Amino acid sequence: MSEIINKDYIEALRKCQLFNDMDEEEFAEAIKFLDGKMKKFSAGEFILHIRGEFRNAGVLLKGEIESSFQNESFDQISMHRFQSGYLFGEALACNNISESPIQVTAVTDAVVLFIDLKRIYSDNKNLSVQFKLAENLIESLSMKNMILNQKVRILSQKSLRDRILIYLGTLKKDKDGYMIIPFSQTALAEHLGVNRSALSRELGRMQNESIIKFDGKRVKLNLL
Amino acid sequence: MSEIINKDYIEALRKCQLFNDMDEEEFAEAIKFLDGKMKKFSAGEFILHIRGEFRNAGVLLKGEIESSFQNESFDQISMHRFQSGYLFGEALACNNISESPIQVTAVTDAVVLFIDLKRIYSDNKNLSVQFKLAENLIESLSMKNMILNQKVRILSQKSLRDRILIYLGTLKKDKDGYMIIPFSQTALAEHLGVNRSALSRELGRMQNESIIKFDGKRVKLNLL
DNA sequence: ATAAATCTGTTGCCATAGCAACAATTTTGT
DNA sequence: ACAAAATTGTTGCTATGGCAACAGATTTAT
Repeated sequence: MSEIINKDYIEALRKCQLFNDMDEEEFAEAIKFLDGKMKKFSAGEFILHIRGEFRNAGVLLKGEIESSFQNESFDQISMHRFQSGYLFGEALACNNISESPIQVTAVTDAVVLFIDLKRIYSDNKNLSVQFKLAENLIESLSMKNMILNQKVRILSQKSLRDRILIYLGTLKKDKDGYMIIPFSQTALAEHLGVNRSALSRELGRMQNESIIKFDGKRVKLNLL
Repeated sequence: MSEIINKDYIEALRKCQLFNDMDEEEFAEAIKFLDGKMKKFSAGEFILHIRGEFRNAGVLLKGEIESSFQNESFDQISMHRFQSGYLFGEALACNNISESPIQVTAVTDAVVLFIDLKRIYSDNKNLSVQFKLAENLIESLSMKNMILNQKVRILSQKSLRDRILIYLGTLKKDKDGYMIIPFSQTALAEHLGVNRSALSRELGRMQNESIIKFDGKRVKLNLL
């Protein structure tokens, strides 16, 4: 990985959760230990094909990439966009999935560092670094787990109103009981898995019934 | 953990993914290393309150338990039932979540072994065992991640038919192209997050349109 | 400052799927 | 083998929410 000369790449790596809580020295050692392979992709290129093999996780060093679900015979494509520093494919890589159910494409020109996470626990060249990496990997997986759980919980609701209520229930309230929705309404609709205009309509209704109250960008829940 | 005298408990632990791929000796050492605390619960009792603290993951040794989402002001309760050997709460425990968003209750009388997973990477008494445990924990988290992803993908579909199609797309086909649905229709409906009778109706329609074909318990997808 | 792009509110239409209720069938326990 | 329990098929009714289309409003870029 001595190939990484670009400062921006180092910075992107620094942001990656896998290297959390490491001082400069540990960070350098972790990078050396993992010994990833850098690869460049042009905008539009596939980083991972559906049903393709996937042995290594990736950290995005530059550009923007997008993951999406299989779109061969079905239309819907739920997806996610990642910025630099994002670790992706860990679950796939750690779980010996031979055929990926998702695809990843480069939105812009992108640079990815592929790393073999299995080395973390199948090697023993630098135990203290390996433990730190294992801890971070476990935390990263756990966090994604929690986020997915949250999403499943929302998507399991049959009524739009319940989806909104549960979503609001996860936000932090300020001292006045107000919350800030960190999304545009359009993005919120996508996050809740509902139609944008239906969301707008329902939010209006809930305001009429004074279940919620808007104050500029802030919302308040009036529980009965 | 010398308290574990019961053979059934040992057997349950053996089934737990955390101890995968260990020989008898490693297993015994892992058990000793983790030094969990056993706790008994009566049917109906809370194992974990919503918003309760949760530092340790648990392995179910006996009985049946059920996890469910918050049900304070909302009605829906998506949930999951676990059998003995199941590891639960790892994501919560590994992610320093102070207030649990889910609750866990004992369905029958149950025995749970609480273990502090953080020891796996913050201790160094038995490195080879710790590595093995870390590997298994990572695999367990990864697997749950994949399952959750799959679920999100299904629940993101707006039409019942698409949910069915995507679900079928994940099943393995035998040589004749037939698949076996490992659920009762009732359970499948719950898994897809749809109404049971609506599922029955839609399956009927799809058969009429010869999109799918049933042969006893087997189904075949007739892609166009 | 102006144009372009994005986001939001609103409304009508209507298909989908939830719900309830019941019958028929299958599975399970004893 | 029988009863009880669970699962499935069916159907009518109806609310919900998806979709499309458009108008304002707001944000971003140049």
